[in-house]
Amino acid sequence: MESRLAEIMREKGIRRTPQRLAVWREFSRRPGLTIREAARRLEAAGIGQATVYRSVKALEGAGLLLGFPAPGGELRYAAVLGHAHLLVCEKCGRVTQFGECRLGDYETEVQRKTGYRISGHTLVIYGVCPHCQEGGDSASKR
Amino acid sequence: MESRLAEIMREKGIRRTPQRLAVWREFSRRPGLTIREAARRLEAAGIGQATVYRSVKALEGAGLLLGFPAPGGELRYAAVLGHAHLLVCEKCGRVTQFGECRLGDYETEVQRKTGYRISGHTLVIYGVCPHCQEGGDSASKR
DNA sequence: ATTGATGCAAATAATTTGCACCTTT
DNA sequence: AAAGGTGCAAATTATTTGCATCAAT
Repeated sequence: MESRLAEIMREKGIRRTPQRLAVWREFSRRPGLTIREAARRLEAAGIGQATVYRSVKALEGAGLLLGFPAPGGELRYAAVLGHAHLLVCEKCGRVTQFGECRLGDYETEVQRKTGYRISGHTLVIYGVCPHCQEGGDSASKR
Repeated sequence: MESRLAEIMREKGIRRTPQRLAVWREFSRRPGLTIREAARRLEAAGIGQATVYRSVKALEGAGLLLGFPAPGGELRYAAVLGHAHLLVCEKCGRVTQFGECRLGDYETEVQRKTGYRISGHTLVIYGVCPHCQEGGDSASKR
């Protein structure tokens, strides 16, 4: 899995530095962080915030990080290793990803109808996770 | 169409001020602006930037504005009047929306499989518009 | 070796806030 | 009237940049 990460970085021609790996892992362990939240955490590991900002752009460009508008209105990110759809809980912010994508036909249709050369899509599903449905909003905000 | 806007604002219980209407219209006329870009434009109309920021939150909460991560990495918005999917050109930034949504079944399935109570989704399709495919990238950035 | 990445601190830019004063409902 | 908005300017936060140094290819 980490090997796949290395592989993608090589393919995309972006350098595989320990800082970038750390940034990716942070968003992998805690999907749904904002850049600054991640930066604050990684500071403890001696990684400068400028590096975090630059790393996020590089990783996003390589398709290794996926940004999505969170319910609060901020842009949050999740680490991915290829195309993925996200499921985010509106109560606790938990982010789950699932790989299966049934949008191929739809994309083709849109391409045909609009004349656009489609390159990809982002699908984010919002809802309330099982945990937050029960005891109220126990697992409150991040 | 503007009547539907008024209707939704009433339903959601948010006040229908001229500033909010102006903000919505700005994002309607120029879908794909960032908040600050819209704020700069609306300043000319005598609307304070704080108001623009606050209006965007209110309108987004009411489902009248849809945020999406633009290719550059910033959060951009488009005015909507209900559920919609967006098609955005990676070259010129043009944003088109289409209403038809075939994701109902998929949502149901996700709900069944994951136990989440699904409330909605955001689908953004990225590609290159017909215009930008031709002459290169004539209609460059915004 | 070369080219690209990092850290730091400073510079910019974006976003939020407090508050007095208006508007919607 | 009451409850919410608005504008302004100030305060706060976030993001970017320049540059010397270091690391990956």
